[in-house]
Amino acid sequence: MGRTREFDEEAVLKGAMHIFRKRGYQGASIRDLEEATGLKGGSIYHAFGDKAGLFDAAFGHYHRTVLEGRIERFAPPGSGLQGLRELFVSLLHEPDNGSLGCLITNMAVEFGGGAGPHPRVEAALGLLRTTFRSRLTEAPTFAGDADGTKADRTATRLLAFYQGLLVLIRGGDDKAGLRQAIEDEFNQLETMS
Amino acid sequence: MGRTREFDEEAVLKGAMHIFRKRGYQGASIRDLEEATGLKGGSIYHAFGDKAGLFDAAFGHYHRTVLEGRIERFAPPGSGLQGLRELFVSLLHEPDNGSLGCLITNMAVEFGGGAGPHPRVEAALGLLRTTFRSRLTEAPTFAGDADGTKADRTATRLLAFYQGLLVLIRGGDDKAGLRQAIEDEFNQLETMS
DNA sequence: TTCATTCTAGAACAATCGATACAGAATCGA
DNA sequence: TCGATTCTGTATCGATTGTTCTAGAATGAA
Repeated sequence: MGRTREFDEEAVLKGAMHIFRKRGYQGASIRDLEEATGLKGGSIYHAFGDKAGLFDAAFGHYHRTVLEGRIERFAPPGSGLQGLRELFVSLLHEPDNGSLGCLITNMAVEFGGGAGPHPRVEAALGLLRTTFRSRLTEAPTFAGDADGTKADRTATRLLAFYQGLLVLIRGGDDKAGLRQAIEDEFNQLETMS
Repeated sequence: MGRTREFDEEAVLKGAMHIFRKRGYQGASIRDLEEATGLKGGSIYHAFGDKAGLFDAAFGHYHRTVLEGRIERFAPPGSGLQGLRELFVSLLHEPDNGSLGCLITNMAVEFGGGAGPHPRVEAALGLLRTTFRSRLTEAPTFAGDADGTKADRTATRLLAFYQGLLVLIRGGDDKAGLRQAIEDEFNQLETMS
């Protein structure tokens, strides 16, 4: 029943994600998205409804692929503070010198002017916060933190640090200095009372 | 010689700044800017050249008024760590629940996809970094830091934290949690070895 | 009062925006 | 082989974009 899809959805979402990261939601035109995905406008609207629908799918792809992939690779369960440290450092190794920003950071800023918080941004920030909290509780430093209050607070502090790093990377800041900042933060986190 | 300006430049720049903060550079149309400034398109182009020119002037206004004003008010020379702490906390008291974001943060992200770093963004980040560094050296914690290396590194770490806070505020994060994160950061900064 | 100059307002510009309509190609069940 | 359905590409839509043009209003110097 019906013609078969010719495009590879993964590849299309990857291309769309790429340009949304680079130019933002408003800055990425349908024509840009045509070029980036290989699809023609008609197919895009048929498959995803509208621009917002394609963005939503691309953001989902980012969440699944880039975000969860990065967490799994650098800070899997059990990796503790060292995993988090490597997760942070990995932000500096992004290709294109940060011209592809973090979609979460970029969209938190771009959609922040609207009415309520963007649900997908909230979900992504939530995943990061939860991951930070979990790895923190694995550290001996947080052994006496039975109810996890301290881990919660530190997770929020780290989340802000994380987002700020991405802002500075995208702003063209010196990577060596940022790496030093990360090392300082985690060295101090390991020797905390 | 020639007709006198009828508009108040300060008020015009304030209105333009307001909407650039809220909707971003791309998201603010000339018609939006007409409404926000009270000027008609013709006058805008006569006075500022083009949209980028108006933005540049508005960013300058932000730098002079909001940024330098906030520093002077909360973290003037001599105010040390306590000044910085109040500077950070003041970010939480922004009106409109952060729907007017920090122009520096927003533009670092929005223009970050382009070729080089935006010079005005760089200058604003530089002012923040320098301010952090100066106040840090006033703290007894940094007494033994003769060459200022430690202050430099901490300033970068604080700058990332600062930008991250603004991302989370704009993302709709809970302010009480962010306040706690700020207090934690500075409490620990005060008791550092 | 001229006159050159500067500012304002409004209409209009080409270009681009997101989105839609439509025709043909491809598929599977009947 | 039909026919209902789904996908693709092209052409095009009205709306909006940033910008320019132009006519007129206001100024100070001559």
